[in-house]
Amino acid sequence: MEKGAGLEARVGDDEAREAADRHPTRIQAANREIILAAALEVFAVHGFRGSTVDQIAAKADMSKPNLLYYFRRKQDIYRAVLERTLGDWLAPLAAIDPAGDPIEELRRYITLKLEMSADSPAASRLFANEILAGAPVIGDFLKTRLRELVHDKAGVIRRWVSEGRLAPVDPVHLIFTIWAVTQHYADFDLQVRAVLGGQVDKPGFQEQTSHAVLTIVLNGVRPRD
Amino acid sequence: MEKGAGLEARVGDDEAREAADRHPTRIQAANREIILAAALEVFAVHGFRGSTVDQIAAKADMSKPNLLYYFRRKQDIYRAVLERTLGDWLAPLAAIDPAGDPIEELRRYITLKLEMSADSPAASRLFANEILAGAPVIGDFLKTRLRELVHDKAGVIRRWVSEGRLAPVDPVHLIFTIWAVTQHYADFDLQVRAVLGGQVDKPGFQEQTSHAVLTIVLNGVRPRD
DNA sequence: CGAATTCTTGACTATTTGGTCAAATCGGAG
DNA sequence: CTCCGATTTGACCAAATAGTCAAGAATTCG
Repeated sequence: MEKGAGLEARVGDDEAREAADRHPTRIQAANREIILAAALEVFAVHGFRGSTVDQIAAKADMSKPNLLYYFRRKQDIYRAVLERTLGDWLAPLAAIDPAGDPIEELRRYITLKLEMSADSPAASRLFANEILAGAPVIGDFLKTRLRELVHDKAGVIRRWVSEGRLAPVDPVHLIFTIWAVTQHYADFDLQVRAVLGGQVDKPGFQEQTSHAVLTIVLNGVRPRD
Repeated sequence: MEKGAGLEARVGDDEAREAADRHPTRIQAANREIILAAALEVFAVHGFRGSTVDQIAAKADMSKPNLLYYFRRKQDIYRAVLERTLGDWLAPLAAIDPAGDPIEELRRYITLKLEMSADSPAASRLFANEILAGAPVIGDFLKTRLRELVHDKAGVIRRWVSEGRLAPVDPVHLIFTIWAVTQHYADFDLQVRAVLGGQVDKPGFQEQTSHAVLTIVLNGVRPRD
C-alpha cells in the first residue's frame, strides 16, 4: 500500500501505544490487519458512535476480549483505521505535478480519485462520517496538513490560470469540486445504484462515469479562446 | 415551508400513528416542532444509531419521557424528521422547467441548491448519514420516487443536448455532479472551513462559492461551437 | 368553578455496550 | 519435549440507553 509523497498521517497524539508494539509477532501483524479491515467496514457505515466493538469483533471473526487485546479501546481502533487510510486517500492531490500539463494533470487526478472511490469506497465513507460527526479526530489534521497541501496545490492551479492555461476559476473551489464529485460516487453509491439500477455493475460503467465527470469538469476549466 | 411540486415524502409505511394525531392541540404542534428541530440537529451529526434520545431531549429542553410522549420510539422521530425534510430537499430538481433556457435552468437549480446547503446544512447531512448507513428508511423512496424524478429530468436534459443547447453530456451524471458539488458545501462544511479558515463567514463568500461552482459546471455543459 | 383531558416527569426496568480479568490454550525457542 | 510468554475467551461489571409507568401539574371546556 503506497504511502504517497510523505503524506502518512499521524493523527492526534500517540498516547497509549500498545505494549506489544515493540516486537510485533506474525500473529499480531495478521490480527491487527484483520481487525483494521473489519473496523473500516463497520466505521464506514455507522461512524464512530454508531458502531459497536461487538460488530467489529464479529466481522473480524474474533471474540471481543481478543480484539481488545490488540486495541485496548474502541477509540484506538478508530484512530488506527483513520491514520492508515488518510495518507492514501490524499496522496493523489500531492501528486499533481506543477510542471505537467494542466488539463492532463487534472485528468489524471480526477481519474485516480474516481478509481479510488470505486475500489475502496469504505475509506471515503469513513472520512465522510468523521467529518459529519465534527471531525473530532482529524480536525487538527484538516486545519494543518490538509490546509497546507490544498493551498500549495491551489498556488499551482492559480499559476496555470494566470498563464492562460486554465480558464479563470477559483483554485480552492476547483479542488472542492473535484473532491465532491469523485467522492460522491463512493459516499452516495447507494443513491447512484437506486437511480441507475443494475447499470452500475455492468462493465464499462466506471468508464462511463469517468468520461462524464471528466467532460464536465475539464470543459469547465479549459480555457476558451 | 413550501412542499414543492407535490414532492412531499411519505417515507415507509405509516404504522403506529400517534393516538393524539387526530386533533393536534396547540401545545402538540409546538412541541412536535421543537422536537423535530432538535432531532434534525442531532441526527444530522451522528446518524440514527449514533444519536440518543437523551441528546434530542436535552436539545429540545424537554424531559425524555415527555419527548417520548410525542414520539413513542426513537425511530418514529427519525422517520418524521426525514419525511419532513425530504420533499423540500428535492423540490428544486422537480422545478427544472423543460420549457426554459437550459443554461439558465441549470444556473437557477445550482444556485438554489447552494443556498439550501448554506441555509440548512443539517438537512443535507441528515441524508448523507442516512445513505451512508445504507438508507434503511428512505431506500424505497430512492428506488421509486427519486429514480422516477431523476429519469424524468434526465429526459429533459437529454433533449436539450440533442437540440444542441447543451454540450453532449450524460444527463444523470450531470445531475449527480450538481448534487455532489452543492451538497459538498453542506456536508463537508467543516473541511471547507478548515481549509479556508475565517473566509467562510465573511460576507460575499457564498457569492464567491456560487460563482466558482457555476463557472465550472456551466462552462462544462455549455455547447462549444 | 370543576371535571375531564392533556401534558409532564421522577423513578424504574431491560437491554446494549465498552471494557476487565483470571484462567485456559497455543506456539516457538532451547 | 518443555517451558514461558503470547494469545484466546467465558464470565463478569459498570455505565449508557431505549422505553415504561403511575402519579402529579397544567389546560381546556362546559
